[in-house]
Amino acid sequence: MESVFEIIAEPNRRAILSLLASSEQSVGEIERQLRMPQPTVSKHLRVLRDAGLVESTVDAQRRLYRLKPEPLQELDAWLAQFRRFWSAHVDALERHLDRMNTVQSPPPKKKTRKRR
Amino acid sequence: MESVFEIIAEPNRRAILSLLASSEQSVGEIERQLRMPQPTVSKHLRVLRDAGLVESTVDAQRRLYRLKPEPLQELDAWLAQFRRFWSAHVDALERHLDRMNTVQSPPPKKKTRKRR
DNA sequence: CACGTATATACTAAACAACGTATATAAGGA
DNA sequence: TCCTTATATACGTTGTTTAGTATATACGTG
Repeated sequence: MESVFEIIAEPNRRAILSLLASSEQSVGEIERQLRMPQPTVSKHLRVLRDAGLVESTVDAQRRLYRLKPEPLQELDAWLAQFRRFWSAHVDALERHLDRMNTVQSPPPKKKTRKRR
Repeated sequence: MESVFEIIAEPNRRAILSLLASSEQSVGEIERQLRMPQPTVSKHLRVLRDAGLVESTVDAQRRLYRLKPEPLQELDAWLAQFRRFWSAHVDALERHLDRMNTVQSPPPKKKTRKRR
């Protein structure tokens, strides 16, 4: 689990990061707000901590976790090389966003091989 | 393999996307430039195609693949909530980092084993 | 049609990641 | 000290992903 890309591939970890983006939280608060079992929360926090995406301080028996967003800049930097595409193809992008907004679940990708 | 987050977790797939960001390529060209076995390339392209990140056209026996960057916008959108931590508010970020780096001030209650 | 090239897919094995459950560690309070 | 709360970790299991190898499909040319 080296890269930040793999770290954020996991939905629960993304949820934790989003939650911490608002403010620091204890493990129990994360557990309750995200409705995850406590070991699940702790294990994901461990991964996030090892990746440098969060850090914790001690408050009595609690651990308060807060975001350390620097590694996410790597993601931002990687994305940079593609940004020119979606400023150039605005209509295709808008169609795409329309699809994402109207359909909740992943788009029905029943596509057969496309040959032209 | 629903989300774009999982798709780009794989380093070879990121390499393919980066390569296609410059221009469209045939499978063989990808294979040679990235030094991957041909079935590996084809399989990753399959995943990328199913996710809507690339599309292909036929040129004789070749398939020319090109980038379809719209799904990456989802990534960009997710990242947006963290950008305030670094992009425009550099000094705020630096103060934030300073605060985090100085030390956790709370008086050492006991043997507060510091975990990081 | 036979052959070479280009690409896709089937199958298997190995690695890995996530989960549930149980237990360990640590702190606070009675 | 005993009990409760808070968090971390170990263990076993299961599902998913990847790589490797072999084979299939499709096209073009002689």
